Amino acid sequence: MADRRALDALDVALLTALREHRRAGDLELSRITGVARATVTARLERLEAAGVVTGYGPDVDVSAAGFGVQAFVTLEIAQGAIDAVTRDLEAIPGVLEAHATTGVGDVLCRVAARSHEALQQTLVDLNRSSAVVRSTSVVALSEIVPWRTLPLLETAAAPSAGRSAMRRAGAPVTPDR
Amino acid sequence: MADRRALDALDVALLTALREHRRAGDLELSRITGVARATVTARLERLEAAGVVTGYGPDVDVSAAGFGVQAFVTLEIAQGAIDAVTRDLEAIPGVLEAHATTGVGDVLCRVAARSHEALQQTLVDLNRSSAVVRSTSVVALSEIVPWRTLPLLETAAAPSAGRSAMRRAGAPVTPDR
DNA sequence: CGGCCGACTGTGCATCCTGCGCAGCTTCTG
DNA sequence: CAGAAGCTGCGCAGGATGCACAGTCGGCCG
Repeated sequence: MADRRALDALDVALLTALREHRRAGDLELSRITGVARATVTARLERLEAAGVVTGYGPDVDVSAAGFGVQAFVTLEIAQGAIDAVTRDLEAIPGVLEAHATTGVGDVLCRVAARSHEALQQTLVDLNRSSAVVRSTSVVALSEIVPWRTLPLLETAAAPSAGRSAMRRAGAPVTPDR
Repeated sequence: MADRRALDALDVALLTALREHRRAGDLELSRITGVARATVTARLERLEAAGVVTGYGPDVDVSAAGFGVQAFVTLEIAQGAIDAVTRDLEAIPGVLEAHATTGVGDVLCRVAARSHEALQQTLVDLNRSSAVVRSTSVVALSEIVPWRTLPLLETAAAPSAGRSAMRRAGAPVTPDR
């Protein structure tokens, strides 16, 4: 549920501005994007309601936090044991995320650990799950392309959904009060 | 650089509180965690300076934004062509992230697309890179364990690094002002 | 074609937070 | 033992937030 129409240019502009000026408030955003403060508030609320914006996390760099080793593990699991595996994975703190994928009931998960030894231990924990038949893992050496979503969203941005929004994008706007 | 000592309980508490009360300010956080406002400010600044906190979202659900198809692609690339591949990958909006991994000069990347057809197209774009020798991909069916980092950080949280921090965690604290 | 409705704009306020500085303690370190 | 570092409490001024509302503009529908 919730994926309706694509975002428009204003939405993406807001998202971008929000990403750059980390702690910008509505007023600040309205200045940056050149729309009224109330509009900013409304758009953000809509984005959150639509589930597009799921939070404002702090983004944590696990590597900087002392967990410099990351690996991607492919699990081959027993038929219909997804639920069991899910539970087991959730119980292991080292598992950062996991996805069910196409293939022979495969699961791809990402784990982090403090060191190679700790990683080894985590992998052992993974295999302890009775539903896991086999596992193969590759260690991440470096981050080639850091996580990003804006480039993709930009490709989907309709010129301007709102009727008058951003019409005079370049013109000096007299903001609120 | 930057990965020094592990976080302490207060740091994790702050991170957790920030994650839940999305738009909480310093004052709000100080109430939640029971420390002085100035302390909250200082800790967060330190976390950012240490590179542990790299930003404050917004966290975008690409699926909700209309890109419901995600896949993990393993690329086998030509010797020493990492740089070239990096550039090519960055140029493709559909690439959400990419890591160099152990193996025969492999790269694991994650791509998102609006539909299976669009994904196909993105994969074609990937293979267009002259440095890519071969690629295999698995489609993500569902998110078993959604992205998380706090469970891991909690395992590393020293009881309380700051000398007096959180000493009377339960006691009613008279906050700022 | 005219009217309705949703989206955006500008204001106006009262309230509350933020950013900054500072003095006083307490604990850890050299 | 002295200095450094980390927290606590406070105060203040500028400024943001939350909320409300009237007025427009452009699109959709009968």
